[in-house]
Amino acid sequence: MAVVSGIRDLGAHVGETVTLRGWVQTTRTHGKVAFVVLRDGTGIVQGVVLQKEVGPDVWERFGALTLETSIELRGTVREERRAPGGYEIGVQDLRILGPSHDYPIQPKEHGPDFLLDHRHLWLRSSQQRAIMLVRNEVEKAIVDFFYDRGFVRVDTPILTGAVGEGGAGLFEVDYFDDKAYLAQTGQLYGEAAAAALGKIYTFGPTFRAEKSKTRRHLTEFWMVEPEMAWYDSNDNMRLQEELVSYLVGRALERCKNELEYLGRDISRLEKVTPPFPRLEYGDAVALLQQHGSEIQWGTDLGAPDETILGSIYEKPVFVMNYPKQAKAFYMKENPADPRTVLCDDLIAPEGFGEIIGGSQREDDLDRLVARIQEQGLPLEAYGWYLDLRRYGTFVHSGFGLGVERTVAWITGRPHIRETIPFPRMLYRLYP
RNA sequence: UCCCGCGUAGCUCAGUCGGUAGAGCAGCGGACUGUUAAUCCGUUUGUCGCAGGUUCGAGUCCUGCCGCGGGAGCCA
Repeated sequence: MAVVSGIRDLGAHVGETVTLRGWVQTTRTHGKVAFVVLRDGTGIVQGVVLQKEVGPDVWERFGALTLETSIELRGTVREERRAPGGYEIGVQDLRILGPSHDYPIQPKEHGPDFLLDHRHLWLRSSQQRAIMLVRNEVEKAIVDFFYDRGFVRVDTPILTGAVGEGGAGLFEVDYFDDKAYLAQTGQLYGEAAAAALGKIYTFGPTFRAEKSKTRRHLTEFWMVEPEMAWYDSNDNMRLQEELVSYLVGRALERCKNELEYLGRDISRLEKVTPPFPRLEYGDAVALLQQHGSEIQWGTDLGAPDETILGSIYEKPVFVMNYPKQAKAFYMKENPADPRTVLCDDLIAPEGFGEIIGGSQREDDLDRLVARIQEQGLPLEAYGWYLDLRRYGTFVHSGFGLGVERTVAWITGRPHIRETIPFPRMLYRLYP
């Protein structure tokens, strides 16, 4: 009696006859013995055929298998030290379910342009599969982390009016006879929801129409944005380091095989535990200048500055309380130094750059209005947002964590385009 | 938008001083009873990104355009 089993669970079926369905990853023939490596999404296993043990029809079909043909194999499971994974299938029968001729991606080096044009097929590779499994784990860990701490998930709109962090970088879409924009953050809606539900988070895609061409940018990316009533900036940072440490810990706990397959230095990730180092912006500038940076007080950190900081510390590092003019209008003025605002960026180590931007929000109506006007933003677009300060204003803070940047760091991928199934980038909308 | 680089076979690339194109892999045919991107023998494959210019002659030099990559800015 044949048992249909996933490759991952084959160890429990040694000695039994099983039927497996999947795709041909590689084939090797060797005279009167032939091998096929089968992938079914749960793992890979080697099937072996001996010419003398099967009929000539099975032998002929097996020998003619091509890359990515979908097949059904029937055979017995046995332990085999020489086989990848430790088990193999002694094949008795083979059915071809879907032929595959001239599969474009070969088991060899390819360039990024070719691979991205074939992203729909590239995803089948072991390496890309490992990255997707880590992404899956990180996304599940995000949801678990917040659920376990009493946060309510709030889904904020993707189609929005002009409300956002500023005018630049918005994708415009027709909205009947009006214009709408794809959301570049859910934060302002998150603030409204925090007044209703206390601690909330949003988790979804976000869109930036920036003509960025770097390894750290996508035009569509996933962001998790918690917003907490009664949290000040320090509470905010404590939550951030807990979250990031939890995500890394979950990846280490449940995706160790994938991380090892990707060649990740596990020992670097094992050091990611709270607390993370904290640097006041002014101290960061001084430190960067010592390390050769041209940065001057008043400007945001550049990408090279983030790389320098990421190489000094083994853990992610907070840079806190930036000058007002470098940051968004909604950040709260720092009582200890009114030139600055209560905010933080979290810089990942090993050159992976900023993975979190967060702040305490300005809860004073008059100061908030003044900041909107200072930055030349249209006050009328923020009417409902200002209501949050008119009706029971409250101390609150929040942040945004970029999922792709986090996964790139955890998996050690140099470019975030490999951490999302179908990356949307400048000039790249297909597949 | 700006700066830098690349564009030659299905893929990855070489091509010298300007003299009309080559390798490996893949594919195809064959050999092989334990392979791990097997190995070995044989073999097919070209709008040299596009357009123009210089030249007796351009893959090679010049100009423009297109595509892609990397970086800057913006940020997650």
